[in-house]
Amino acid sequence: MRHLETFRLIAAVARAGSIRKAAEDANITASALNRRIARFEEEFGETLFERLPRGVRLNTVGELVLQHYLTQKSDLARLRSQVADLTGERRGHVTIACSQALVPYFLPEQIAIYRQDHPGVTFSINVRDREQAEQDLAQFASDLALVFEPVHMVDFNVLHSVPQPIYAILAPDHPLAAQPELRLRDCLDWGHIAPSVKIGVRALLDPAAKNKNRAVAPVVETDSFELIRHYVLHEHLVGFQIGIGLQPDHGFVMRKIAEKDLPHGHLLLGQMKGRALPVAAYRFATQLARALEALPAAL
Amino acid sequence: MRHLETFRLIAAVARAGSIRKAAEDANITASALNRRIARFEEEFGETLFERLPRGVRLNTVGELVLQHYLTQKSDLARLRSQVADLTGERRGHVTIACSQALVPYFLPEQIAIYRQDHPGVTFSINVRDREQAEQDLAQFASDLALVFEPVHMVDFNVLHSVPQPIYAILAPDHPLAAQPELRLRDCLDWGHIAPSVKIGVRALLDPAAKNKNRAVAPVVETDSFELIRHYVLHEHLVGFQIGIGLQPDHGFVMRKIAEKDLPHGHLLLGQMKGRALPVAAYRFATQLARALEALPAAL
DNA sequence: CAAGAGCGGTGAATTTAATGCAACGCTTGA
DNA sequence: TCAAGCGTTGCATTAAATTCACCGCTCTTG
Repeated sequence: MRHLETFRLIAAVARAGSIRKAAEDANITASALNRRIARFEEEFGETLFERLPRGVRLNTVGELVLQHYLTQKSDLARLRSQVADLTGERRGHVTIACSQALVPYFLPEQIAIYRQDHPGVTFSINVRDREQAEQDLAQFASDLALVFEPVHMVDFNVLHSVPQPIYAILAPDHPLAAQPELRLRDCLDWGHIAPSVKIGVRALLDPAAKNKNRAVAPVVETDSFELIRHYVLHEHLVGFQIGIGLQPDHGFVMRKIAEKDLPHGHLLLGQMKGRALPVAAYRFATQLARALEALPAAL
Repeated sequence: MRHLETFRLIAAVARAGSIRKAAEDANITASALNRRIARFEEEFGETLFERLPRGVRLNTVGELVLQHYLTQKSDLARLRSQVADLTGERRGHVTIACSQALVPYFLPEQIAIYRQDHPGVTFSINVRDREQAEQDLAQFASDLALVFEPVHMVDFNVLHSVPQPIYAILAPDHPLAAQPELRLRDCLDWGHIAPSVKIGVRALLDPAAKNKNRAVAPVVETDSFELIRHYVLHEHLVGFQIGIGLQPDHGFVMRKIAEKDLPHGHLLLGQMKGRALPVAAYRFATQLARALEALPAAL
C-alpha cells in the first residue's frame, strides 16, 4: 500500500547500503529517493542514516524506524487476512520457520489436512536452525516457528510445547538394534554420525556426554538429518534424531535412549512476541497445537 | 505523520458520520476528502463505508481498517517514545484509566514519585467505571488501566493483580464503629450508602447480600466515593470502599467486614492485549506493579 | 406536494507535491 | 593525479491532489 512506500524505500536503502543503488533497484532517480529520505527525516525530526563516504548506514533511530515499518507491514497483512476472512474468501499465506525434523512427515501431513478445508491458503516452509528460526520471527520473515530446543527465546512467544526424546537411528542389522533401549555410552562407543553443533539434538547430546565424562566424536558430522538417516544404512554407525522426524519401516530402525542418560528436549511452537497473527496463520497454529498434543506420547 | 493522513481522515469521517462535515472540520473540500476515500477504497480493494442517504457509516471492513489505524498510531507513539528515550530526553506522556479509589491517594503519590525521576513525563488520569476503562484500552485511548474488578477482560492483559477487601466507612461516633470487624448483616441492617451498580464494590456487595438472603437497599446511591466519604459524617449510614481508596484520620473511620460475609475483590493493572507500550508507560507500569506489591497486606 | 437543505459523487481547472535531469563537492582507490 | 562512486542541490518537468462548480438523489418541512 502506498502510504508505506517511503518506509519501503528506507528499507531498500538500508539493505543496499547506498541511496543510488537502492534508487536503481526501485527504478527511480537517486535524487528523488534522496529527497524522500530527507523529507522523512525532516518530518520525523531525526536523521535515520549515517552518511559515509561510500554510502549510508542506518543509525540507531533508523533501526527503530525500520522495525516499526516491519510491524506496520505485518499488521497490514493481518488486516488483509481479516478482511479476506470476512468476505468469505478464506485466503491467506502462512510462512513457517522450522527445524529439519518437521520436514519429512509432520508438516506435510498437517499442511495437507489444513488445505483440505482451506484450499485458498498457501504456505512457505523454511528450514532454519534454531537461531535463525528465532531471527526470522523477529524480522517478521515468518509467522510461526516450530523449533526443537530454541536458544534465546527473547521475543519468542511459546504457543505450545511438547517433550521430544532423542532416538538412536540404526541399520536393522546393527548389533545394538537387538536391544529395545540403548545406553548413551553404547551409542558413543560405536562410531556415530551426529548433527552439527547449531542443531538442537546436538545441543542435548553434548552436555549429556560430558556429564558421563565422554564426548561426542562423530565420524560424520552434518547439517542434514536426511543424510544421517541414509548413511546409517551404509555403515554401522549410530545416528540421532527426535521422534517426530522419524517413522519406522523406512530401512533404518529407531531405538529409545535411556532417559537417565539423555534427557528429552522440547519441541516448541512459537510466534513473535506481541504480534497479532493473520487469520490463516492463527488457525494453522491452533491446528498444529492440537496435533502436537495428540502425538503418540513416546516418553 | 503524513503517511497516516488518509487514515486520520477516514477516522474523522467515521466520527462525523458524513464526508462533508468531516471535510469542514479538516479544512478541506468535501470533494477532496471524497476522492481520498474513494482512492483508498480503490487501492485497498474494499469499500469502507456504507453510503446512506444522510451520510456514510463504516461497514465491518471499515471498522477493521479503523482499528488497524489505531494500532499503527499507537505503535508510532511508541516509536517516538523509544527515540526520545534514546536521545536522552526522557519525555513522554502516560494516559491512565482508573477506578475512583485510586484517585485520592495512590495515583497522586505514585505519579509524584515517578515525576521526581522523570520530570519530562506528563500524565492524563481519566476516572472510568470498569467497563469504560476496558473500552478505553481497546480503543487506545489509554495506555494503562487500574481497575477494581473489571468485567469482560477480553483484550485486557493483566500486568499485576492485588487482592483488595472492602471496608465499611463510618462516622467515628457511629455505634458500629465500636467493633473492630463488622458482619455484613450489621451493615445492611443500618441504613447504608452504596456505590451504583456499575462499580466494582457494588458488584461484590450485591451477590454477597443475596447469598445471605438479603439485598443492598441503599438510602443514598451514588457514582461518587467522595460523596460517600463525606456523607457518612452527616448521617449515621454505612458506606463502602476498598482499602486503597481510604486513609484513616480524615474524619471517618474504616472497619473491616468479615471475609466470610464479603469476599475480597481484585485490583488489576492492565494494558491492551498485544500492544507494545511506550517507554514511559511501560516504566510507570513497572513502578505501579512494585507499589501494588508493597501495599500493606490488609487481608 | 413542492421546495429546499443536505448528502455523495464527477469533470475540468488549478494548485501543490514529487520526480527527473544535470551538475557540484567530496572521498577513495587505481 | 584521475576516474569512479557517493550524497546533495537548483531548476525544469511531470504527476498527484485539491478546488470549484455542478449533478442527481433523498429526506424533511412549510
